[in-house]
Amino acid sequence: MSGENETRNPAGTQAVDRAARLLVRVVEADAPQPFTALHTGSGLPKSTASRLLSALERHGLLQRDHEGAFLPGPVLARHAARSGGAGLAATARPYLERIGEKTGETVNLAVPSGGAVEQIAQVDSSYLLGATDWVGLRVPLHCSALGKVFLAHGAAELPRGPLERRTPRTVTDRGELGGELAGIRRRGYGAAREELEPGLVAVAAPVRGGDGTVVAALSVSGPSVRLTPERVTEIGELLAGEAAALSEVLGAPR
Amino acid sequence: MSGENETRNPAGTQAVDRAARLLVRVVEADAPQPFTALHTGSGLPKSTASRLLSALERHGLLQRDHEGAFLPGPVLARHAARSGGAGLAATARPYLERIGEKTGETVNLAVPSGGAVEQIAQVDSSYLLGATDWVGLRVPLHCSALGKVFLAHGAAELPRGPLERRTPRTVTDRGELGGELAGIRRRGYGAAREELEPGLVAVAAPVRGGDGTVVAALSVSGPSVRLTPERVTEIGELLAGEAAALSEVLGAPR
DNA sequence: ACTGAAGTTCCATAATGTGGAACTCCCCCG
DNA sequence: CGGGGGAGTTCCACATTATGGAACTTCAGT
Repeated sequence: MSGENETRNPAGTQAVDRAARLLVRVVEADAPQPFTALHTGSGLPKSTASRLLSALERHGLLQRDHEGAFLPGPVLARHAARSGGAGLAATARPYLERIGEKTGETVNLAVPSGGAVEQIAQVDSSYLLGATDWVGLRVPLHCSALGKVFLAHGAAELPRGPLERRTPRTVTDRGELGGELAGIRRRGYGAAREELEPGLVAVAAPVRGGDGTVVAALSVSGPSVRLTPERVTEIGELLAGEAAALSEVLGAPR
Repeated sequence: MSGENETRNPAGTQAVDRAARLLVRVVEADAPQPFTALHTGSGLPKSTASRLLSALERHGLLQRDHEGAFLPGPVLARHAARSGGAGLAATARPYLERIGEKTGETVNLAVPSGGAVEQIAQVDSSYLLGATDWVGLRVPLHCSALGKVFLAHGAAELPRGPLERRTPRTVTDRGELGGELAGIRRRGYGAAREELEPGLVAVAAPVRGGDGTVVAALSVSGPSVRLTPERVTEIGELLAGEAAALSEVLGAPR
């Protein structure tokens, strides 16, 4: 018992406690931590620290930079990207702006979050009538274009319980919804026509990350008088293309 | 040896390997994971899984929701907030724009990063004379308003070694700086007058996250001919109020 | 009220994790 | 240019821990 401040922990967790403290030390550090800093800072013998750090590295929780210093690993980087969305929004900004120029409609970027859709970036419509500011807004999965895209590609799962009927057109039957999701996978984009709010139409397409999974989605939305079925098809194909280009930038496999 | 896919790992890391796998399983899950899902999914006996999960929880790597299901803990949430600042930037955008309208000056959002200040969002000044584009720019902690706010609230620590004198007015004495930080905590905002660059004045206020810690800061900056001491006080109080409002949105305790 | 499942705690015992020593590698100084 | 010293890795005898089945508590559902 020679590590940092090792008062008695519950039985049978000394090794995990030590590894956890090393991990926290790296995650909370402002800069990559060399091995020496970690074993001296933790008070652990070099061989113990080395063994524990290698185990954390093996699971993707830590990684080493070119100088051998430890920093948070890919598992935590992906978690940060998903829950933070920051770099993603910055990277996506030019795509949102280009889609906005081409369509004139409101463009949003969203991520799946806790059984719902969370909007993380927006470019406003050039019309007087269009979406209000949705950044930070969370909407249900089943009755939004973005949400349907996440469901279709396994990036989110429907919560238990009955599906909320937001408008007379909201699909609340899980089987019927499931059928729609198959079409979304086939076309590469999804739509919701007056299911979230009367008069509101939206189209969305999936954005993939480096591991090929769907990490976000782009959407275009506007009033039904402008977003006719023909226009939805047009915009859907444009969105699918832009989302694919953004995916490549994020390192998604072709 | 009964856990998931346990081929031979390097000697002496079985417990850490098991705990790491549980942690990764939770971090990569789309929803909080109940205990049953984790022990069955991992193949570990209930008592083993329970002991390991409790250890991870104890170190802040995992936490339990009100139903007892596991999700990433505060350590990882803070890491995500810090490294994935874009969701934050998106959420903060309306605040930056309002402050910009009220003051006419450049408004920035920044996070502490690696012993410095990193600008992650900006609203430009309405004057012809104002800050250039600082997004992505890193500045030292000791001679910027943003940096002083981070130091005052424990969100960053000064690097070792002498403090760089950027202008004749830069405070490089650690004791003198420490005295200023106490005042910043008291007033709720900090300032830097011609310490980073001649003619440049800035005011900053802390933004808190869900756990009450300072995760970012808002600043207003401009030339000293406009940002007189009286004006700095005015803007400081405005900033403190807007930053507090943003903190509430981010879930900071009152 | 009862049953069964989720989750927690105990503790005898088997198996692992430890940490000092020895080692490699490489940078820096004289 | 050579040697010293520090960073980091690997080995393995042995002391100590981690294991997991059993027993338990709690609570939701019938």
